[in-house]
Amino acid sequence: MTDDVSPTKRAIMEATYDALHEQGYGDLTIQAIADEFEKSKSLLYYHYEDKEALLADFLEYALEEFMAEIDLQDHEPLEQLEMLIDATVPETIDEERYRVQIALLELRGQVPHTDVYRERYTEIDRMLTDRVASIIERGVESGAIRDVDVELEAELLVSTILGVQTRRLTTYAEFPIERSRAALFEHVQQRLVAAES
Amino acid sequence: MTDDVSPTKRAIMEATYDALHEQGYGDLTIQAIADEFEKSKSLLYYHYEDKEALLADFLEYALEEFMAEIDLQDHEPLEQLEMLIDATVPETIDEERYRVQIALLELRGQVPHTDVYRERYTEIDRMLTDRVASIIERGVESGAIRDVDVELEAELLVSTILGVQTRRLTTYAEFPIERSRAALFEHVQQRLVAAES
DNA sequence: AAATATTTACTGAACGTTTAGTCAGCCATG
DNA sequence: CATGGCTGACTAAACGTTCAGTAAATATTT
Repeated sequence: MTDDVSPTKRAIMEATYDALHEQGYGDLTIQAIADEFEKSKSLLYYHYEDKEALLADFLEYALEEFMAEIDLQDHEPLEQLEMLIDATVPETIDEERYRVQIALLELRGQVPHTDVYRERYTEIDRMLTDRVASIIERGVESGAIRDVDVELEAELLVSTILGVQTRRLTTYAEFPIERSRAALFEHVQQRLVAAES
Repeated sequence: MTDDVSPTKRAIMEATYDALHEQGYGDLTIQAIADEFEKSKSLLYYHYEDKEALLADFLEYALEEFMAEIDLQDHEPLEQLEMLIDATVPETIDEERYRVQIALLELRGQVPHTDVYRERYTEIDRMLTDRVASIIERGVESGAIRDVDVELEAELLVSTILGVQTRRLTTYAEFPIERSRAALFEHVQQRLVAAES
C-alpha cells in the first residue's frame, strides 16, 4: 500500500490514525473516522466493505510504516543492532513515530478477539525476530559477536525492546527511557560482544 | 477489594472478565457485561455511577489479582527472581492466569486515552520495578548478586518480562515460550550471579 | 470531433439496531 | 412500614450501514 494506493485511501488511513489517537480503540467509530476525514462518511463504505475491513487494512498500513522505520542499511552487525534499538526506542520520540507506536499498541490489545490481527502480529513478530537473528548470525560469522545461541539472543532482544516500548507508552513521562536505553545497549555489549583477545 | 467487597460487586467484576474475554475492549458494552451477570443490567447502575466508573474499578480489581500472583514468599533473592519469572511467564498458562493477563493487555491499550488507566499502570509498573530492585539489592548485600547497577537491572528485567508476556499473548501458540523462559533464567544467571571466587 | 453511454468517486438523508443510562416500582428483611 | 437491593420497561442519542442520486471523468458510438 505504501506507494501504489489512491490518495483517498491514504487519506482514510490517516484519518483513522487521527481518530484512533483521539478516541482510542474502544470508542473508534466510523463517525469518528469520518470527522477526521475531509470527505463524507458514506465514502468510507464505497472504499471498504465494512468497519472490520477498513480496520484490517489500517493495521497493514500501520505495520508497513513500522517496518519502514526499521529498514536498516548496510552496516556492521553490532551497529545494526544499535540502530534497531535506536529506531524502536528512540531517546526522544517524535509525533510521527509516537502515533504509529500508539496505534500498534492499541490494535495489539484487540488480538485475542480478532484472528486477522493475530496473524498480522505473528507475522511481524517473526519477521523482526528473524531479522535480528540473521544480524546476530552474521556477527558470529565475522567474529564480532561471541558464539552465542542465535535464536535465544534474538528472542531476548526483541522481547526486551517490546517491553521497553510498551512501558514507555503506558506510564507517565517520567519513565526512565535513558536508563532503559542504556540497559539495552549495555545488554548487547555484555551478552553479544566478543571478548577482546 | 480483595476480601472486603460485597458478593454482588465481586460477581460484577467476574462478569466483566467474561464479557471482556468474549467481546474484547472495543465491543465491551454494559449489555455484554449484564449478559454474563446473573442479575439485571440496571443493577450495574445501582452499584456504579456509569460505565467508566465500573471499568476503573475493574482495572483495580484485575491489578490486585495480578499483584496477588506475584506475592513472593521469603526466599533467597535469586530464588525470588526465578519465582517472579515463573509467575509472570509460566511454562503453561492456566485459564485463570490467562484471562487476567489478557484483561490487563487490553486495558493497557486504552491507556493513551484514559488518564485513570495511565495512573494505575504507572503505579503497578513502579511497584513491580521497585520490588525487583529491592530483591536485587538484598542479593548484592548478601553477596549472592554481583555489585550491579540495581535500578538498571530492575528496569531491564521488568521490560523483558512484559515483552515476553505480550508477545506470547499476541502471537500464535507456536511462540517459543520455553526458549524465552530459558533466556530469562539465563539472563538472570549471566548478568546478576556473582562469579564464584 | 460531437454526441451519447458508462463508469467512477462521491454525497446527504435515511434506515433499523444498539447503546448507555433512567426511573417507577417491587419485594424481602429488620 | 421503612429501607436496601433489585428489576423491567423505557428513552434519547449514537451506531454501522444502505441507498438514491449527482457531477465529473472516461469510453464508445456516430
